[in-house]
Amino acid sequence: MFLSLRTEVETALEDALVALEYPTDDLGIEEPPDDVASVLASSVAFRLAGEAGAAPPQVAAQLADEIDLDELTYVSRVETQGPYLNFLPSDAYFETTLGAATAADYGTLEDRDQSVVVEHTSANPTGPVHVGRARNPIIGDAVANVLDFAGYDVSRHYYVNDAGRQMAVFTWAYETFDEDDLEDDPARERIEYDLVRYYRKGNRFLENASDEEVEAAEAEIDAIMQGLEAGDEETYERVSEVVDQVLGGMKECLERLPAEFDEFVKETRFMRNGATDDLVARLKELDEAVYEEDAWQLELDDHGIDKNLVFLRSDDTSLYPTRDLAHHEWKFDNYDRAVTVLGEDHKLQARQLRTTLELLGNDTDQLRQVLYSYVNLPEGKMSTRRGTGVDLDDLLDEAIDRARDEVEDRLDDRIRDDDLQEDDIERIAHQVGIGAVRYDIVSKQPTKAITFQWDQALDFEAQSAPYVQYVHARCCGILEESGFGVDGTIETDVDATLLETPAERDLLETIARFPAVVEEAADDLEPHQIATYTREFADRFNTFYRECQVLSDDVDADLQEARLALVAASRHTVANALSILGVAAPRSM
RNA sequence: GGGCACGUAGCUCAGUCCGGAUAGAGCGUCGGACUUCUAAUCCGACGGUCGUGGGUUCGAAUCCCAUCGUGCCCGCCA
Repeated sequence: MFLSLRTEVETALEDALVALEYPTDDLGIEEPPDDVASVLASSVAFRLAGEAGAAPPQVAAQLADEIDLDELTYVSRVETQGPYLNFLPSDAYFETTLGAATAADYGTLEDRDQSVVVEHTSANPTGPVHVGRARNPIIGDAVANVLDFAGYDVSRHYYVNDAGRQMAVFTWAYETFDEDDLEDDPARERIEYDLVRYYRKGNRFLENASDEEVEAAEAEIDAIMQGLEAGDEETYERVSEVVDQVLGGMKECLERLPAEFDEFVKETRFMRNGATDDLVARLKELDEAVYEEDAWQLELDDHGIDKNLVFLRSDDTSLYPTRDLAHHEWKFDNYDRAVTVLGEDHKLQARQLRTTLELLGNDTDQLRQVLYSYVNLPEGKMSTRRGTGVDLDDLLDEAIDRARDEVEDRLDDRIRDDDLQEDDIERIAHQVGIGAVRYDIVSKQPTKAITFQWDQALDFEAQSAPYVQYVHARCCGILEESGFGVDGTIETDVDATLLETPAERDLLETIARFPAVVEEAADDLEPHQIATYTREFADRFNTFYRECQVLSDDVDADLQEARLALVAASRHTVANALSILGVAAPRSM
């Protein structure tokens, strides 16, 4: 397939260059434009022209002559087009691709025997998940999925900030106020919507109450933080009561995406097991450590970071970054690689963390940080504390509602009479609605800023999830109709050379590239590359669908069999690509 | 003020890391295709100083410098 072909082309070209005594440092291999028949090309002749004392097209011709086609399996011909060398695929290339893609797990790469922990979301357990953070679970889950496909042994972690001042404020507010003190009813029947009201009430109190009242409250909050720092079991229980309830609700919300986790790692764990204390001791020993204004800090100027990192407060309590250092050393001890998905507002902390881990003697090459920019409202930032923002639950509900309307509208002017039942409609509404939200977010580069707008977030038009999902449904429709069934086994020894129209060839070539796309997306930690691929794939499939009948009586049996294999291969490709993106693949729509 | 990111068609985005063939999609607008394996589809037209100005190169949306605009960050919060 593509990866094998690329290796073959690289080797052949390198050999040719060596034989002609040209340098081999840059092979100039690239993917040609769509209207060129080759699958790979090289522009190396441009660079060699000066040295060869000949024009690029002549150099290209010389190279093409030098390549021995008999030694190549997946390349049938090398053609020149001006200065470009074009490598055309052989029958074996199509044959092998079709065979490989007949497997349901097509696109999964060989096991790498490497573990990687993907930490994402990690939103503070203070209240409902809002849309400002929704990019994190969606990108994070897709990053984890693509690594999984690429052969890594993936663990998904949610790091729970249960030790900070926020949680101390929340715990105090929860214990201090009663239902009667709260002005509003919960926005939704779920625990985090109920409890967040105490958090907001507490914060308002601290802003508005008299100095004495605030002082008394601060004393209690302080006691909670000191208790946690000292590893006091009773304090931990009190805080946990709030954390676990709120987190439980947030977990339910995230499961709707669905984003699920292998482990919820609490930061108090690294206080209670002494790791944070040990770490503080080691930090104090560093050359960069200074004791200024009663607090222990790290001066990182020499490492290109102007801002000091305070790691121990004047009251001897640790800070979030201190515990996170211990957390990361724990990850390094237990996994080969660590990936963290976090908002761009944490960028500076991310650099401080990385630099400090390095100073502590860790190999930070094993840590990769994926940054995304926040989703803001037209009127500004979303905040749990202030209660500004759109809840993710509301976005998902609205998406499902709009999708349901869409399904019902389309039901009326459907030509095919395939009686969708009530539960089919509901299933499609969920798959399409949630799929559209995820796809919209995962298909863009995470660094681009997004301003949330309902109509934009819920646009079901082409280049969105339903477009790709529809291709999957079409594949399933054909397979169902054929009698083989959607998951049925299609003959694997079909003759791929029968697939000779441009539409069939283009589709197979696109299928062939899928594993290479998975590899690249995993290497770059960029799941949006998969999304871009699904669009190209859907275009190609739809052309094939228009041009090539599969089940018609006019199609002879051998060709029909080959086309059915192509449809099965297409289905595996699109289903797996969608599953990486975390978007459902409907069997009917 | 300093650091980082982003700027591509009226709108939403690919392409930028790793420079190469006439800069690609979708939405919107206009026109066309359902007795056919699902029309959430397809075909055609219109639409671009790739923010701007320099530089490097045979070749720049892509690399370098400058500049403008937008976003994020610069707490003993997380």
